[in-house]
Amino acid sequence: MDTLHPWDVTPAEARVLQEQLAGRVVRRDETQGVRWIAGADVHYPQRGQARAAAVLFRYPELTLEAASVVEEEVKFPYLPGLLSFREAAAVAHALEGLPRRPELLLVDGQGIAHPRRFGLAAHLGVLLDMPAVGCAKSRLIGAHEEPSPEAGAWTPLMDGQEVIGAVVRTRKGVKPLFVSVGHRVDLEAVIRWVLACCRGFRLPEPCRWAHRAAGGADLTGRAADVRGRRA
DNA sequence: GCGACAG
DNA sequence: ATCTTGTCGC
Repeated sequence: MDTLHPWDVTPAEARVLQEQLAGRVVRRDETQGVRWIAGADVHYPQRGQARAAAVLFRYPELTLEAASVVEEEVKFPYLPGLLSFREAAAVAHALEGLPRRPELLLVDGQGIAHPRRFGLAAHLGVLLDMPAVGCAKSRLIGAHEEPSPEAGAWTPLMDGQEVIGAVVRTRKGVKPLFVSVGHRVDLEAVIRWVLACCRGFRLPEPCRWAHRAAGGADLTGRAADVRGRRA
């Protein structure tokens, strides 16, 4: 994973890498029979420091199995369109701390709904060769109609005539999520997975818990495997 | 030049 | 993302 490309790059070099790597994104669904889903998110305790969290869920039970958190220094600044060069490495490291390799990854950020079709979820998917879904709380690029208020409603996210994602209402009356293909999934599956992982909250469970863990919450004791060992 | 802009 | 309490609405 550390050999896909260098990380110590300039913004201009990063954009070139995105244009090249975007060609490796697989937009076909390869998520049949998935039973292990991971969620990932990054928090910044202070400037220059990132805390990345990865959580592992069993599907379809949607029970928390394990969590992994890493803290490391970050040098690359936040620049719209270049988020992955700031967060991807830390997320990958957090994922390495899980007891088993996930079969699907839900990422807090865009997949191909990106200027060069290579957002954070696409980058992580290609980097780890893992099916990935982009699950962002707001829009980076694209035009769209407002989906109807009921849970499950969605409208396509368009960049000109190209469909780059979907705007999905995961819960009645709340602000919709901007989802898109990360890697080895198609848009239909992306929408299905996101909705299937929601349990009454706006964010899918893996994203919600990854967010909590990255924020510093201690998930020890909430994980199913830990409870099982104690029993 | 001006406005937009994942986290 | 972060700085930050109470408050309005279902």
